[in-house]
Amino acid sequence: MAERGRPRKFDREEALGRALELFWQKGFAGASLSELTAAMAINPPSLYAAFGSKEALFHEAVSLYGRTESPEIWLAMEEAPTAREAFDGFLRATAFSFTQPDKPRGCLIVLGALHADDTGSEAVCAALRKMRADNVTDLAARLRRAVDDGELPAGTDCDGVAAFYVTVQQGMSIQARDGASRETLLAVADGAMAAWDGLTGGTSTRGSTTDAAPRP
Amino acid sequence: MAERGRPRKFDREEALGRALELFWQKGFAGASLSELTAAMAINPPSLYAAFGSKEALFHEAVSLYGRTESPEIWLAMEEAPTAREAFDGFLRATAFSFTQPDKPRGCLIVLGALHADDTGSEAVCAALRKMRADNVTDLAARLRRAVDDGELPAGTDCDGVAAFYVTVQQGMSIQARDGASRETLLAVADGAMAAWDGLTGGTSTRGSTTDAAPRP
DNA sequence: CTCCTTTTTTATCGATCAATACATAAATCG
DNA sequence: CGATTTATGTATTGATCGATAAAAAAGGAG
Repeated sequence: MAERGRPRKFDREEALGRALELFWQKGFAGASLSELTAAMAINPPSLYAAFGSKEALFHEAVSLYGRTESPEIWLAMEEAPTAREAFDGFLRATAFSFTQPDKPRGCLIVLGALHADDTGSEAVCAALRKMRADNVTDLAARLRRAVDDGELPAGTDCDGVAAFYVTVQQGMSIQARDGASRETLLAVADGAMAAWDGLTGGTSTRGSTTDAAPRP
Repeated sequence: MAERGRPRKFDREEALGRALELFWQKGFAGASLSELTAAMAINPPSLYAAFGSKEALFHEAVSLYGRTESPEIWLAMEEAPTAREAFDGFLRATAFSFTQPDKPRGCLIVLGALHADDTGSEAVCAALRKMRADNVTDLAARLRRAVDDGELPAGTDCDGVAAFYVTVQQGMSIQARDGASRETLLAVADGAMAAWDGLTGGTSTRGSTTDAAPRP
């Protein structure tokens, strides 16, 4: 079956990439239609014909972000042999991803739509919030695997540890957006890993750190 | 000299408080003028006569936030005898402040204007960014004082440690906005403090950093 | 070629944005 | 009292928001 009708003049994926970059930089509500169409080099009717609506375009942009930017961050989480290396690689990859010279700073999932009531963006905000919640779930799952493997004690508070590391990563989005250097973010990652032994080592409830954890 | 002209019908401070709550909840760009005037129970001309502009109103709201919400968080940072207790109290007070039942979750300074290019909010965004940067400076200053006092080793990376703890606190704003419970944020604070020994000395300063954190 | 489908360009649409004109109301001053 | 000053309520302002209507343009199908 061949294509009927007038052929599209622009590259859909390239236009989506331009939209992603603008959404990444200015957020869902902050990126106006006129800015989007200018960045995508198309007219509004072409945008609506190809993507449906601003919200649908944003969802597609988030999906593209997940396919292009996220894997780099989550690679270590899946492939590292130990949970400690997984979390360390996760945070270090985050520091790199959030400070790419030619891309907006920080994470689209975190910065894209924080306020639930920006112009009709409840669904958008809820979608990103769910993705952030899924991230916590994924980190906790990796920790439970480490408990099953015997790497971590049975009493490890996997949810609490996951919440801590996700919080650090989300804070790194703010820091990156504020202009923090890659070195600063790597130092933050090191700081978070300095808590590893204290968090996962024992059955402690609070503040019972063992010894320092030098980086490999 | 007495007040001339028709007296103001509304309480300026109370109206400012309503504006603060709305800005806190929806951000600078997300809080529209019609929403603001509705929340403040006044008409637009009264708003402009009393505050000048939406941006000026926001700056006053931020100032009110700094006078009412910030001191609780920064009290421990000034009064705690040791840097460790100062940072622990700082994070624990943050966990409490970010999860007050009758107030918006998270921090206005962090969530109020993240994207520099929301509708003419460059100045607003820059002001908040500066306040966030000043927070890092304050934390680093407290650490340097601890180095001078001999509590921390001379080689302590005060800027790096300050960046780490500020990053955690900023991440807690995201977490709080996503619905994290007070207990979860306290667990995050505990996690951050688990890194203290490794970050601030690494070399066996455990005598000065044992259990010294009172429960509020 | 003439239909048919789809995209393109141009020019908007109504709604909402932040910000004001204007006339009236309520106080003090002389 | 009248004059002055300031705040209030109503009704808009021009600009911009997201989203379309309408007609011309560019292809395949018959």
